[in-house]
Amino acid sequence: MSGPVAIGQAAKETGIKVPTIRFYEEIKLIQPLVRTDGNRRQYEQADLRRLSFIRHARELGFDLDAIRNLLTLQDDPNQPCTVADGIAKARLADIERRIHSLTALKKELKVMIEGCSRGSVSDCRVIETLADHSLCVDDHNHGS
Amino acid sequence: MSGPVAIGQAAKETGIKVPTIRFYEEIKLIQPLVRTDGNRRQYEQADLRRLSFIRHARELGFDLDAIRNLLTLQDDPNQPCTVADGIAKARLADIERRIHSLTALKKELKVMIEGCSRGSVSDCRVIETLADHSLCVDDHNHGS
DNA sequence: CGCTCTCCTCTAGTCGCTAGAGGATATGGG
DNA sequence: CCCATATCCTCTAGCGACTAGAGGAGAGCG
Repeated sequence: MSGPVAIGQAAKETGIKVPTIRFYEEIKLIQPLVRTDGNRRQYEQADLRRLSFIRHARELGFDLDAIRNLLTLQDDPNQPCTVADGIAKARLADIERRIHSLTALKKELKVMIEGCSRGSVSDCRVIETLADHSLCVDDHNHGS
Repeated sequence: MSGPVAIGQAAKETGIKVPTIRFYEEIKLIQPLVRTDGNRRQYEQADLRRLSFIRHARELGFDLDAIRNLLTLQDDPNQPCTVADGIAKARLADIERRIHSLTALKKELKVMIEGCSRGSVSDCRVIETLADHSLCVDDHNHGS
């Protein structure tokens, strides 16, 4: 029932910061919108939904280009779903790659930290491991 | 035994790209170094080791600031190791947080993709899920 | 000598914002 | 009705960690 809201309220409702909303407008993720007499932006419910969509997609790690694609799809709901599906799948693959890589890093860091003698830097395993790649537990670069 | 090398060779040996090496010099991660008569940079073995250290630390996800700290420690090996240890531990915690978060994202994306009807966008679960946060499998934001 | 390759410096662009200056408008109380 | 404060406006510049490209100088080889 609530009518159009100002940018501050929109920020509150969507969890996107005010300057970020303006930035999204600037790069045309959201349409140039209606202003009040005093030149203030007004956000309708549909705009708020669009912003929430963007926020949620960002939280899932989609980049703005992917989001732009998804929004275009959403604007034209008779298009086939396969494009959205593809974007999401690419994202999933990327996330899986990253989890894999981070897990390897975690292992290496743990070994480093556990080997730390807490003496002086001269026999610190952390520094030493970083300095000499050949000490790595396993080489996460040959794995990708 | 090999003497000083040019930047291209240094790039090859350390796996850091030529412009990146120059960038590291600009931001003073590596010292202003000796040049040849023809104004070309020359890298000694010690420089190459420093660059490898940086690369390895970057691969482990340390930011340049953290690396700067670690390098300072390395330059002065009588300092206690606890600082390096702390930096590494903070990094580990960060990685664990990220793995956790990415795992939640992965779950959500999977549900989205599996629910995709492959029909038109109008009944695409991917779009729908993004549009309505309340459809999330679990809310990874309240978990942090 | 000419050819090519590598090197040099410099500027500008990437992504996704964030911060701040400097000014206009809106709202509520006295 | 006036003033204080809050919110808004536009604009420019900055962040991190590079990357790309222009335009020119030097190095090495046949």
